[in-house]
Amino acid sequence: MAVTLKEVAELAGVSRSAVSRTFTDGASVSARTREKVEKAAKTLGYRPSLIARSLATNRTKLIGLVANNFQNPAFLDVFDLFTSELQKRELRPLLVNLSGETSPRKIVELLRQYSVDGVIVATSTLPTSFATAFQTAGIPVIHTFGKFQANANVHVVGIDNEYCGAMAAQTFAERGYETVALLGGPESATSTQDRSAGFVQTAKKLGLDVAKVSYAENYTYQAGRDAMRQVLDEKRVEAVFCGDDLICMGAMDAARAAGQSIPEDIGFLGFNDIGMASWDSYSLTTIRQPIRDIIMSSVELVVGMVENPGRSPEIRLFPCSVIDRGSLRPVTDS
Amino acid sequence: MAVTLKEVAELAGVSRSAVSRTFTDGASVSARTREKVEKAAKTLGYRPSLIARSLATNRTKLIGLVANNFQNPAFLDVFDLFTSELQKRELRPLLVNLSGETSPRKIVELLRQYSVDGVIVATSTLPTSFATAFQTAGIPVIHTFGKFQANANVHVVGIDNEYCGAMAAQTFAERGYETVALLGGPESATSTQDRSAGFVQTAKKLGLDVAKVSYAENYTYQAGRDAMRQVLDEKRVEAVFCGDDLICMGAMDAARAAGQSIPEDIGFLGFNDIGMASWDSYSLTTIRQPIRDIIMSSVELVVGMVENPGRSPEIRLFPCSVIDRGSLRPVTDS
DNA sequence: AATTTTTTTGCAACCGGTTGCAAAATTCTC
DNA sequence: GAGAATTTTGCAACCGGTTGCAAAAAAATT
Repeated sequence: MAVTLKEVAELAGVSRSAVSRTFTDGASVSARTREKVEKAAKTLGYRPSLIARSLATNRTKLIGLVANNFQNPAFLDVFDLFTSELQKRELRPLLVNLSGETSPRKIVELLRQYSVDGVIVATSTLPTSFATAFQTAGIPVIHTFGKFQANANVHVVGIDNEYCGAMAAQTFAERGYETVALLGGPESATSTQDRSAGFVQTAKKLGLDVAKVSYAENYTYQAGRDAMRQVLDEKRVEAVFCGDDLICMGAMDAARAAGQSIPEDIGFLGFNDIGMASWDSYSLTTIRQPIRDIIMSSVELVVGMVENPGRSPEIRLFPCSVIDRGSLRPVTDS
Repeated sequence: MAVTLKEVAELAGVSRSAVSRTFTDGASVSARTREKVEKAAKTLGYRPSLIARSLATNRTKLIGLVANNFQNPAFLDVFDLFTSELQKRELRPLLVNLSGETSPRKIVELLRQYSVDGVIVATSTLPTSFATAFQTAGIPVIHTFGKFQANANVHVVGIDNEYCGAMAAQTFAERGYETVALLGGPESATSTQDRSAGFVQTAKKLGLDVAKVSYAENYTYQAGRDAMRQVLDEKRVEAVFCGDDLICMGAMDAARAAGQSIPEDIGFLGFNDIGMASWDSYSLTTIRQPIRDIIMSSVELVVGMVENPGRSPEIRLFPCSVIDRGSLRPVTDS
């Protein structure tokens, strides 16, 4: 079925190497040969087989994307950006769905078998060791949305979660809230831990009372709604910082269902700024995570690693910002 | 870096074929040899290279997923199901993001170069010719969410959009609505066209007045919100059938912003039943498209085609159902 | 125990490309 | 126009597996 190098070579009356060279950039072929080959290739409808090329060059142009959050709309952006960024560079995304919770070893094996050129582990819920496993196997890896550590041995692209937690506390303080609560994402996620730490610490420093700390079981509306019940038990809470917009929306609806109005009775601060945050029904004030920058940077970095494996681990953090909408009361002029 | 067949063979003291055979199921190896090989493989940490295998067998175990709707949450389910279904079968998803609107020829070439074993074109907005292009190139293809035609020459898995349109009209009639509107998805999408046709036709048959037909520019909240303005101009409209839940939510918010309450002043019927449809703020009555069934069936079918290419084109349609929530008034006892 | 049947094994060719190397062809110098 | 320098070309080995075929080994039959 498929046309091969050999057939083109025969038709063009040149050697196989000549054909190979016309299709490899940076190789030396005379204009005359190139022309002959291109003509032959065209009449035959030849396309080099990337599989064969991969075998010979030991490069597949495949980049793995490991994700475990296929419920959260924030990941639509991730998929969209990731795939289109790769396509621009003539690379292909190989998706791995971690939801079935497979072991790191297995996943590494899997991607190693496909000889992906590099991997982006896009999750904030896994320990760094997961990404490191690829490193150990000699596969260039970026831990996107990952936890950064000063003694990093793996590239991390994301945000400073602890600082973002602090931002949240600051935001509450500026608006004159005094008794607040934290409704985080899954407690095991490193991002949750860091944000909580930053939030609680700074809240204390600013003299806020963190009356309740509670965690949603996962990044869903329902989990947020459920977890909010506990927060509502603590009557004094004036504002809630949620670990994710989706969770936050669930929490808001729980509050409303309990007869509270937003932001008059209770305020909400979300995280991520997903598209829905700006919808009328929520009009959510939230901390925006620059997903676009993060993904573009991750792709750029993984490509860089493939080309230059010796590169030393880098941490790239992007600033988050508060997007002011209607779920918190306005800043008080103090 | 990577351990090869040859090294394992040497350590185990057998031929390369023997090693190959122990890792190919259905091949004949004695228990004794298998054992020796497995031991050697283990100590060396050997994994067969799928690239090399692909070259030899002409099978890559890669399945392409071509999509062009990376904004709609409905596609999160698609990605999730697609990837996990493939993983179960030891196949890998290769994602192609069509949003950059590339030509069919280019996409076909792209996937042909990677020698994907099969392709699932998951979009309702493209003409059938797109999927057919793969067929012509000899690549097994399924057009998921596609338009089915009696004289099909390509496999289609999805729903009967025309019938769904009719269901919508029926649903309105049952609830005693008399003057209704259609707020479809992009006009160029085949699914929109079919649903509109079914809706308008059946509405007429049932004696409903379709006072307004309008289309959103794309499958987004904002587009729905914008398009709803035109519908609101037509004061008499009692209920709106939307081509997509996301569009519908935008439309609902536009109606509310105009001071109408749902379902008292105006009713809404969505399409898809995405997770958000059940959220308190919308509580959307909608026509549920069984995405899970559709994707599982598509994967099954594409796998079947790979194994048995001669298979003749099949159309698989799944029933949709009305999920009754709070955005339409109740069924009238007539 | 000899013969026949069945199973296992290794050889060698092949999948479709790339690439180092030396020979051939071209271009440049004087 | 001869010789040196440079560019282009083809050969052949290689990437890491699979597989048809015939020989060898094991099992079954008598």
